[in-house]
Amino acid sequence: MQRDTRQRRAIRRVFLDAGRALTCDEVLRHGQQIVPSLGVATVYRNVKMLVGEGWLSEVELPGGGLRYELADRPHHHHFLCRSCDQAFDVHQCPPELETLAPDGFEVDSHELVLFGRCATCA
Amino acid sequence: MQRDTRQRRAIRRVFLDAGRALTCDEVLRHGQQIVPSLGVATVYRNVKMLVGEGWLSEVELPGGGLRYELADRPHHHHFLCRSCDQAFDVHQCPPELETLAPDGFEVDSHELVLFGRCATCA
DNA sequence: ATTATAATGATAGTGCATTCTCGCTATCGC
DNA sequence: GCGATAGCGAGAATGCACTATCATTATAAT
Repeated sequence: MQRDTRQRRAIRRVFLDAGRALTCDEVLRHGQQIVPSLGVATVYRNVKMLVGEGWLSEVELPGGGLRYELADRPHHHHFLCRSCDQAFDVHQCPPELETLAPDGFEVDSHELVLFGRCATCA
Repeated sequence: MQRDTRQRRAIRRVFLDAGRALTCDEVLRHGQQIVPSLGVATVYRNVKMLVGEGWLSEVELPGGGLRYELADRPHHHHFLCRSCDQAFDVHQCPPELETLAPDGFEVDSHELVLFGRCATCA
């Protein structure tokens, strides 16, 4: 059966505290503040497992590298800071985006990404 | 000085005919219809050169892999087909997107991507 | 046509994110 | 506490997009 390890608790804690989408590398660095010995393999293994359980969901933003966020958050978009490369949530969503597609195209979802400098970097 | 080779002409032709953003791999496959011996290295070399000249511009969409498109096109967004993985242009753009960012965040550009099935795949 | 050389393309190499291996460790049911 | 084993983590291995190498070929100035 599944065990409740220190490293798995640390990884969950990192997501709960961050409140934004994280790369595996960010999870690793933040997780090592809690469990210093935490290794990459463990992060990848657990993140994948948490996605499988539906606790996390994958986010693909431009710029390569998957990010992960808590799956229970309501629909939102992202702001990507060009300076620190962190992703932040944007809670509004422009209406009627589906109508922008050309005729005959079926839209099933969308992703809006704002680029710029976050409050800390600006 | 720069020479006007068959392969460079073919690559330019591919972009002019496609009318949408292309990956290097798509450029390779379409270019080989014109110059069968065309190789990967030549595609990457020339695409990079055309970006440098300002004839092409880079587009980063979710899903990894840079795409390239003619640089002289007016502001637009993209539709990414989940079935054939091709990118198509979307010419409208929702207004006032900058105002969606949290306070203190400076937005300098944005990218909107619609996902679904294109007219051919639907 | 000759010639200097820019460009090509097959292939080897690089860089990087992610995954696998496997001996060791920590968790938990008993 | 004990024992079975899920899980860990260092490092090797993989996959893939992209780049460098270099002998050969094509272009264009003369």
